[in-house]
Amino acid sequence: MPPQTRRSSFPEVVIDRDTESEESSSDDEDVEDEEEEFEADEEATVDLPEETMEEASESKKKGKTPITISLKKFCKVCKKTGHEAGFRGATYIDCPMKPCFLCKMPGHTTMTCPHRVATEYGIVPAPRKNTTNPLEFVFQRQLQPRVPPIKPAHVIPDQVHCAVIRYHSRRVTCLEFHPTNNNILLSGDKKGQLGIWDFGKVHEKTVYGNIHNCILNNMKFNPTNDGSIYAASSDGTISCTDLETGISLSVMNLNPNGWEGPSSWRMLYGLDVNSDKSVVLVADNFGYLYMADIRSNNVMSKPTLIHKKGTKVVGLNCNPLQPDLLLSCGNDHFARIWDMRCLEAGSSLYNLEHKRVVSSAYFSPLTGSKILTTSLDNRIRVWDSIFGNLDSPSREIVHSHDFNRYLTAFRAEWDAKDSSESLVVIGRYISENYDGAALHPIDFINISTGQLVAEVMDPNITTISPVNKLHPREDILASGSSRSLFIWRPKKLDIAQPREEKRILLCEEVSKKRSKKHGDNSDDDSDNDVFRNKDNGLKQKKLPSKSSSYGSRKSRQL
DNA sequence: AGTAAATGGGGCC
DNA sequence: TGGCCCCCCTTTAC
Repeated sequence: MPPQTRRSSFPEVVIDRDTESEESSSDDEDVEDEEEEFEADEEATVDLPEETMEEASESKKKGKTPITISLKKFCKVCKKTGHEAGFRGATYIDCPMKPCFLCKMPGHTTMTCPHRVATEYGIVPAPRKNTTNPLEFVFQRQLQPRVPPIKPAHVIPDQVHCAVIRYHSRRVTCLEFHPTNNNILLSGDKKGQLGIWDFGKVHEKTVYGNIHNCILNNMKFNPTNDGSIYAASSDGTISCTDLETGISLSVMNLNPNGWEGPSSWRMLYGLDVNSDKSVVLVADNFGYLYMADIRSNNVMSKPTLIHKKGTKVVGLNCNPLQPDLLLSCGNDHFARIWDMRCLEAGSSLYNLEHKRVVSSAYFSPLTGSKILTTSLDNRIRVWDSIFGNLDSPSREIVHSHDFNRYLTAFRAEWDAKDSSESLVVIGRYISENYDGAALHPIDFINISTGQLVAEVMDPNITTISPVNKLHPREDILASGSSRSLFIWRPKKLDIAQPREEKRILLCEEVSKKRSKKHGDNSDDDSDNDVFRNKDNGLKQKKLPSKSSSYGSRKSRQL
């Protein structure tokens, strides 16, 4: 089964040409000699077997000195022959020449990576490095495991309850549940649009398209008025939008003079609201923090450099219990803890070092005493106590979320309903073969042990789900995958479903396209596109978009 | 169905 | 520091 077995089947090709020195233009020295002949020009004469004929058909003319090459297939990753990386069916075969794609260590591939078999592999379950007190040691070691968790077991929302397919016109970038209305989900996208979806009445959805004109990076409800929401965008503005009217107030604009080139265009990424201090905090792509007063919506003070100058600050988070504590993270590979009473460049209380970009950093939602970060080095890190030793994380959990491009960054998020502050949700980048389909699950991880508690997926969702949010009060997961939104609920609870045909909505644009294609003139036949759900689980019926992406993935295999 | 493009981070000079 | 090139499991439109 290893790729090497394919070696024998590579077609042999003979190419004629006058001299080899003439155009072997020195650039690729690491390429093996055989592959170089791929560049064979029209001078060459070739004897080709079967399927490679077209490549050389035009070159069968002038008789020149024949050289023999083999048109070996080569690995698209390392460009060497003898193996091939890529999908084989629904399973991805790694390039053996590279370090493990998952844990980044050399010597094995993702397929045999111990972290793939068990997420808790190599995780220290109860680090003792923070204390030298023997009493505490005894407590932690012997008594604490016997203290029953207040919440008996994690309830996992593992079944798609309803969805809006292709709701946004660009990929979803952030999600937020309404603080008081349990059925309202807000979503932001790459175009800057703000979606408001009442998933209780599935079909009730709105998209406000004129608030921002590029990527909506983060949003947070106004603590003094849950009918309005603050959002930070790469257009350099913070908006405060009334959800009823869609009327938006621009609280801050960092590019008042418009576009003056990329070196001056400021983009806003991290955003949080500190209700105790009544401020909205935002951070930009040059390392600066800004604040605005919620009551007056006026910009306060001057910006503070909180990360390496010129680097993006992608996340801000206020401590839920200690209003003076602020956590930031960004592209300078650090998460930093700040005291808001003395905010100035270089005055951070702690700097939590990472190997790569830190996509998110959050205080635990109830006690605020733990910190959870997601970094592009494929590790989730946990600091068990902000009052303890912050020199190194308590645990590093290997998890696949280092993405190439074109996706919203993955962020591990807490379950605010879990009183033990140990359950976390995060989407997975690499796929797993589930019944012959390559699916990207959403992982629930116990960060106390590193254990994978659950991986949820649906055969209809073939795209990656980087954006996930757990409901603050109910056992509901909202996920954003590409342009679509999904609401997940626990299978066991057997909650009354919305009317079947209303469960999965398809956006107009797509249903129109389909009607045209099928020569269908009825406009509101979107029920035809609804995934029918008999008994449990969605059926395998696929949307055109889905099946095409699925097909293209398949076609990529060799 | 096959392909190009969008576009972010990292490393190197 | 800035420009350039590379890059491993994408998604979408044409």
